[in-house]
Amino acid sequence: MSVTLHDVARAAGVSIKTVSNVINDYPHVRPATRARVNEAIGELGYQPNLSARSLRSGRTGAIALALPELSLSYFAELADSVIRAAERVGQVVIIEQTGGDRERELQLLSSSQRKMTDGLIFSPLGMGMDDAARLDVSYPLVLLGERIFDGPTDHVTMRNIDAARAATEYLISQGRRRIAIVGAHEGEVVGSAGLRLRGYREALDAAGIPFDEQIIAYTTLWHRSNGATAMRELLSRDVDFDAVFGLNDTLALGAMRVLQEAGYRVPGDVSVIGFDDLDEAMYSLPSLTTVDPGRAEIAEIAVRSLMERIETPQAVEAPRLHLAQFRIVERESTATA
Amino acid sequence: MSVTLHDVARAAGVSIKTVSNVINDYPHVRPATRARVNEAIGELGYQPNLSARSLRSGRTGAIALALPELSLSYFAELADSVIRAAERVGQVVIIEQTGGDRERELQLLSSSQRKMTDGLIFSPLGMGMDDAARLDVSYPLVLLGERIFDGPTDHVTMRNIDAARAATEYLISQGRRRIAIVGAHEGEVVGSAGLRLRGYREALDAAGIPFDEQIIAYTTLWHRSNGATAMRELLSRDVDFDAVFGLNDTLALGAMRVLQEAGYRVPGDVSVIGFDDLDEAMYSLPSLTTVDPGRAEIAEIAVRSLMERIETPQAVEAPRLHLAQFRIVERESTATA
DNA sequence: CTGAAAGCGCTAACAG
DNA sequence: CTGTTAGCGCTTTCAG
Repeated sequence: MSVTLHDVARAAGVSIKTVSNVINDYPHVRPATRARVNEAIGELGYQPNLSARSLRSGRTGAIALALPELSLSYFAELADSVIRAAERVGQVVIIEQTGGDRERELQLLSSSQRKMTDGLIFSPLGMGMDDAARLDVSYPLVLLGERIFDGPTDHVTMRNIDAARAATEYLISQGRRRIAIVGAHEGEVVGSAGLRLRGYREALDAAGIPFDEQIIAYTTLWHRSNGATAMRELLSRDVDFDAVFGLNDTLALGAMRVLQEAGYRVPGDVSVIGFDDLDEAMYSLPSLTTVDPGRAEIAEIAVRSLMERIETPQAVEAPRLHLAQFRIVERESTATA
Repeated sequence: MSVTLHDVARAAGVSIKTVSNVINDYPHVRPATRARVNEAIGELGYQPNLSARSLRSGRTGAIALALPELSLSYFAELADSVIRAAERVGQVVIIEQTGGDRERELQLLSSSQRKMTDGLIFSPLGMGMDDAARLDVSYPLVLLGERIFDGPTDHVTMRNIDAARAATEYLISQGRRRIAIVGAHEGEVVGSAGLRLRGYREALDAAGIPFDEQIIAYTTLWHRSNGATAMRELLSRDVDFDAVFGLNDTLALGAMRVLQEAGYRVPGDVSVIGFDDLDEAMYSLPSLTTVDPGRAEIAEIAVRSLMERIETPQAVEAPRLHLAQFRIVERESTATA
């Protein structure tokens, strides 16, 4: 049915090896021969059979990206960046959604689907430090996120503590002293929530501002509705605060909404900062000051690291950790009058 | 290196055919043999080589989804739904971003990447009716969206006209008569903008309300900022309106923000409706009334149609068109006091 | 019910 | 510079 190397070879009057050489840009082919082969390829509309090539070469040309779910904007934007980065190095991306479920994440690590790709970029949410050993797999793997540190693989992520400290310092520099937190996770140490809370505390300590449990609002999930609920709870506690640090943008956006509904002016009465620099942070009312955690850089480095491991698997270099550059993006929600 | 059928066969003391039979759930295998083989598989940690299987079977187990970009929430949520639907039928999904660029879309249709997948679900944005013939490809293809109709392939999309008419009728039923449009496209006939505008006009006609070009705002793109800009322009025209129909949610959200900044109350002074039922529509201030275009159904049917074409390519059935069920989702932005 | 053997389309030694 | 040939690991007739 489909046209093969043999067909092209026959049409061009050469052997299949020569056709193969032309296709793979093998240098030592006479220009005239090359031209003849290319013509035959064009005429017959030959396209290499990628499965055969994979079987032979052991490379598929695809990498997998596993993440919780695309309908969470952060991950959609991450996927966008990863696909772009992969495209630059000639790889396609298979996306697998885990729903942040630990069992599914664990399964996925040893699923036979792995055989379909050259490597995996993995952003777990359900797994924790105790599962680190499970990352010691036999294929190229790059870890994303803050669920597991010091694991057996390359790890690319953001400077959560530093960035959260910077965000808090930024609010303090604007004269805010009572900075509420939305989205903390009870007792968490690593994980985005734990790390960002730690950065917050560091900034408080450095400024000599006491930490007040009363203005910390906990949520399990980080959707906009959780931010809204957390803020309602905060308001019902009847405590004082003059700023809110949403541990991510959607939380901040949800909290900001409730704040405004309750009659507070943002940033007049309360200034608000988020974390992630989602597209939508730019268009909220008021637009949201936030932390750009370096998503594009994370994607770029993750793909590059993975490709290095794919291309030179023998290089048993120690696991590498890369922390992307962050920056505060100032917008209206923290503007000073 | 990796363990193959031969290794398993040797370990279990059977031939590779028997192992293959076990793996593929071929019925006529003696239970004892089956057990022995399964044990060997478990011990050796055998995983089938998917490339070899693909080469042999002609099926890859992957489908491609081509869309403009994941950072547009509508497409992220569509991708989410498609991945879930594909998973249910045992397929993985490769996502390709076109940026809505016609050239890239055209290229992608004949790229050798197609060989890596069993079929393509394609949501073009740059291509138009004139390019319909280009969809006549030799592999299973399902078209999404409203750029091309009556093309040579199966097509799954939403009831744009009906849904837009329903949205408009809904506003009219609440007593609104001066319904502004945000996001129209100059001279467009098909395409989401063209079709939704047509539904709007039909509702107006049916209600005997004159169409007024003065309250139609055009934009090229459909980002939130375009909705904001369009609304500013509308306000600067100094015309009267008591409702806004954003041709999608992000436009509506952007317009709603400007409206509120300008001191209008939503829905008090102006009620606002969107289209798409994005997650974020649920959490805006006020929450946004919108049209759920049946995204989950679209994904489900698209995958199912594609699989049918993949599994029975000989069935040269005529191209099918499926229009998903829509519904109005009532929220605060159109609440009547 | 199970085994032997052919071959999917390609790449890479190895010859020439 | 180009041709021959041997598999990559699997599925699948076809025998037994």
